[in-house]
Amino acid sequence: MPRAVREQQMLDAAVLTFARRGYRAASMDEIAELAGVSKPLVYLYLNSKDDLFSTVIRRESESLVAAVRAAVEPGESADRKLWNGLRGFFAYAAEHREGWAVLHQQARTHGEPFAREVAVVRGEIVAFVTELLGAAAKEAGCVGELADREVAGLAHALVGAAESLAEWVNCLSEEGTSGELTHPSAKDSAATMMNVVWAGLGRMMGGERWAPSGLAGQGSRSGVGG
Amino acid sequence: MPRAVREQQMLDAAVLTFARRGYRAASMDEIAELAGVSKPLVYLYLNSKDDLFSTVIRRESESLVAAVRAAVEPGESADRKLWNGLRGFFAYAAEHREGWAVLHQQARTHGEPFAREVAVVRGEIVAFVTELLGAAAKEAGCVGELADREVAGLAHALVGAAESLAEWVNCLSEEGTSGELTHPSAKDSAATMMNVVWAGLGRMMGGERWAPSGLAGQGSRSGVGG
Amino acid sequence: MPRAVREQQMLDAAVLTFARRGYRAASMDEIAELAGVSKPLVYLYLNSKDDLFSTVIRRESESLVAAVRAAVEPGESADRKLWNGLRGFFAYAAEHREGWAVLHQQARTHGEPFAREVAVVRGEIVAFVTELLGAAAKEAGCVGELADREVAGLAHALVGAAESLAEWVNCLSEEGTSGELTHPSAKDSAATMMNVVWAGLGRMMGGERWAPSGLAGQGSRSGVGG
Amino acid sequence: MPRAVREQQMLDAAVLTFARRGYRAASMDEIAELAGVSKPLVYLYLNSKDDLFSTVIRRESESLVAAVRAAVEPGESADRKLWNGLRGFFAYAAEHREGWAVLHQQARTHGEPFAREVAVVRGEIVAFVTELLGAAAKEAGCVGELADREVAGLAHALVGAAESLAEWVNCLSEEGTSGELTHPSAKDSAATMMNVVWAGLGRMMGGERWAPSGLAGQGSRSGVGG
DNA sequence: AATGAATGAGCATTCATTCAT
DNA sequence: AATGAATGAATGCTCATTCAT
Repeated sequence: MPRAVREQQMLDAAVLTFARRGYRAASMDEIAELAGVSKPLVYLYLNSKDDLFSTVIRRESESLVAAVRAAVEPGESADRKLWNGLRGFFAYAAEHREGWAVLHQQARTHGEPFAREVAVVRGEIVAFVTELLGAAAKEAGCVGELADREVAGLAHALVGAAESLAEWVNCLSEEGTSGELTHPSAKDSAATMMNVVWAGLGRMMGGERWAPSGLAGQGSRSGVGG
Repeated sequence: MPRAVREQQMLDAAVLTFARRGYRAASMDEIAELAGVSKPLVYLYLNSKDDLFSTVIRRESESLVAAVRAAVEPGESADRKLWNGLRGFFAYAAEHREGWAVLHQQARTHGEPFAREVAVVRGEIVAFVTELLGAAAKEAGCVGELADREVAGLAHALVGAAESLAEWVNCLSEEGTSGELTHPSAKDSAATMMNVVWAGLGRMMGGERWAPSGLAGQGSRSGVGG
Repeated sequence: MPRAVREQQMLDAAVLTFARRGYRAASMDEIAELAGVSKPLVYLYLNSKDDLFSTVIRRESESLVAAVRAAVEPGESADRKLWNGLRGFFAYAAEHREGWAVLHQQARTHGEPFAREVAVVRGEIVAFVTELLGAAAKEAGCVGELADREVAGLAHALVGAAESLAEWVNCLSEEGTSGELTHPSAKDSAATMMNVVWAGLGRMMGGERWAPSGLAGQGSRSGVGG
Repeated sequence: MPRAVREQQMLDAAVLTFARRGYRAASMDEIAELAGVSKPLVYLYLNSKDDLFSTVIRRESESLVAAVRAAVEPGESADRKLWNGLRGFFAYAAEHREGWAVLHQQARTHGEPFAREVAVVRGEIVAFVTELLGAAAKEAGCVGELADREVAGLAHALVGAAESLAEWVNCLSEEGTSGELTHPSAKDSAATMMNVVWAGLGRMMGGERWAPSGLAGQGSRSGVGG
C-alpha cells in the first residue's frame, strides 16, 4: 500500500480520535489501532503527536477553506456570494463533524503552536467575509456611512455567530436522534445568518446605529423599528 | 489559615492552570504549587481533579451570571437591559479572562459531567436574552410579525456572537500588548452587538426577511438598504 | 473520659478495621473515625500503626489464651481437659471473629515483628496441648510406645486442624445466613476434633502406625481397621 | 526476548514479592525490578496489579494441583494414593515455598476475587481426598458405619491439618538454618498425617466415637486405647 | 516497508505522620 | 486533653517515544 494512502488513513484516524477524546486524552495507541497500523509506522510517517496534530489541523483547515471557496461562485452578487459561502460552511461543518470539531474545539484550546494555526485560517475567512460585506455595501450604493472598522466588526460577529450556530446544530444532532423536529439544515442555518446580518448591514448602511436612549437628540435612531 | 480561605486560593490557582493548560494537561502538582500548598491538601479539600474542575466551573458560572444580572437594572426598558447586560458580560469576560476561558474553552470540550453544567448555565442566559428580546418587541409595538422560534434563534445567535467576540477580544489583548490600537473595550463590544442585533430585530419586526435573490417578485425585501 | 477507656475503644476499632481490610489496607483515618476520636489522639496513645497493630495482637492473644485456660478445669482427666479446651477455643473464635481473624489471618502474613509474636503464643498453645496428650497417654497406661516427637507432631496437627476448622466455620457463617443447615457449633467442632485426634492417639498408643504397604512384614499394621 | 519467557519471569518475581510482602505491601516497582524489566512492561503484559495477582494465583494453583495429581499413581490402593498425594503436597510446599505462601496466606485474606479462586481449588482437593477416603473405607470392607458427612468432615480436617503442618515446616526452615535437628521431610510430614488420619478413619469405621466421659455406659468407646 | 519489544517520565491519588494551638 | 491543618513519600497506572529486526 502506497505511503500517501496509508498517511491519509492515519490522519483520518487521528481526526476521529482527537475529536472524540481531545488532544491530550487521545493516545497514539488508539490512533494507530484505529488506522490499522503499528505505532512505529505512525511515528515514521508523522514524527510526533504534535506534528500529527499540526498536520491534522492543516489538512482540515485547507479542506474547510476549499469547501467554502468552492461554494462561492465567482460572478455573482455579494449577497449571493455570502449566502452560498455560508451554505458551504454549514454543509461542511455538518458533513465533516469530526474535522470541524478538531478545528473549533480542540485546536484552539491547546496552547500556542496549534491555536495560532487555526487563528491564521480564521483570520483569512474573516478577511474574506469583510471583503464581501464591503462589496455588498458598494453594490447597494453605500459610500461613506460605513466605516471599515465597523465592517470588520460585523464580519467578526458574523463568523463567530456562524461558528456558534454550527456547533449548536452539531450538538443537537448528536443528542436528539429521536426528536420530532429535524435539526436545522445548512440552508436553514445560512438563512438565519443572512436574516440577522443582512438586516444589520442594511440598517447600518442607512446610517442607523443603536445608542443608549435617555440621551437627548438621538430619538429617531435609537428606537427599534422607528 | 482557615479552610475557607485556602479553598478559594486553590480554586483561583485551579482556574488559572486549567485556563492555561487545559483540563488534561493541567497537573494537580502545578495547581497545588501555584496555590502555595501541598498536593494532599488539595485532595483533602477538593477530593479529586474532577471534583475540583466541577467546583471551578460552578464557581465561575455563578460568578458570570451574577455579574450579568448585577449589570442589568430592573426598572429599565428592554433594550437598555440588553445593553447593560452585554456590557456586564464583556466586562466580566475581560476582567476574568481565565475563568471565562475555562467556561468557554475547557468545560465544553471535556465530556459529559462538565459540558452539561456549562450548557445548563448557558441555557439560562439564552432564555434570559430571549425574554428580553420578546419584551423589546412588545415595547416597540410589534405583535404578530415575530414568531417565538425566530426570537429564540436570534437569542442563540446573539449569545454565540457575543461569546465569539469576547474570545476574540481576549485573544487580541493576549498578543498585541505593543499594538498602537487599543483593543475594543466592553462598551465597544456591546455597541457592536447592539447594532447588529437591534437592527436585525427591527427589520424582522417589520416583516422583512432575506431571501436568495434572482427569484422574481422578491425585490423590495431581499435587497440591502431598500 | 479516662484514658484507659478511650484506649480500649481505639483497640476495638483497630481490631475491626484490621480484620475487615487487612493490615496494609486499614487506614489510621478509618480506625480513628470508627473509634470516634481524632487521628492525633490515636498517635498520642498508641504511637504508630505498627505499635497499634502489635498492641492489638498482644491484647487478642492474651484474650484467646485466657479463654482457653478458663475453659479447662484443673482437676479433670486429660481427655476432658482437651475437650473443654477445644470447646473454649471454638467458642472464642466464633464470638471474637474479628480478633481471631486478626491473629490467624493478618498477623501471620505481615512480616517479622508481628508474625513472631503470634508464633510465640501459638507455641505456648501447642506446648499446652502436647502436655495434655502426654498426660492422656500416661493416664491410659501407655509408657513406651509413644515417642515425645510423635506427641509433639500430633499436637501440631491438632492445633493446625483446629485453626483450620475454626476459620472454615467462621467463613460458613459469613456467607450462608439463609442456609437450611446451621453451621457447626463450638461443641460440634470440638467433637469432630476429638474423634479424629483421640482415635489417632489411641491407635498410636497401641503401637500401630501406618506405613506404605507393599513392604513385607508390615501386614497387620498398615491396613485400615485390621 | 520473547514475550512468553518474559511473562514467566514477571510471574516468578511477582510470586516472590507477594509472598515476602503481602498483596498490598508488594509494589509493582519492586516486582518489575526483581523481574529485571521496566514497570510499563509488566502492565503491558499483565494489565494490572489485580490481574497479576489473579494470574499468579491461577498459575500456582494449577501447579500445586498438578504436582499432587502427578504424585498419585492411578492403579494403586486408596491408602497408597493418599500417601503419595500427601508426599507430593508436602514436597511441593517445601520446594515452592513462595507459591504456596501466596496461595495459603495471601490469596485467602484479600477480598472476593482472589479468595474465591483459591477456595475453588481447595474445594477440588477436599473432594479428591473425600473420594479417596471413601474408597479406602470400601476397600477395608466398611459398608454402613461411616456416614458421608463424616467422611467429608474427616477430609476437611485432613486438608486443614496438612496445610497447617506444611506451613509450620516452612516456618521452621525459615528460622532455624543452624538448628541441630533438620526439620521434617515431606515423607515425615506425610507419615504424621497418615498416622493420625488413618487411625481416625480406622476407628470410626469400627463405629467408635469419642464422647465426653463421665456419662455412664460409654466406657469402651470414650477411653483411649481401649 | 513495517513491527514486536521495551522504557523514561509523569500523573492522580493515598497514607502515615506531625505541628501549632 | 484534644484537634484542625498540613505534608513527604509512595503507589498504581499511562503515554509518547525509540530500537532492533
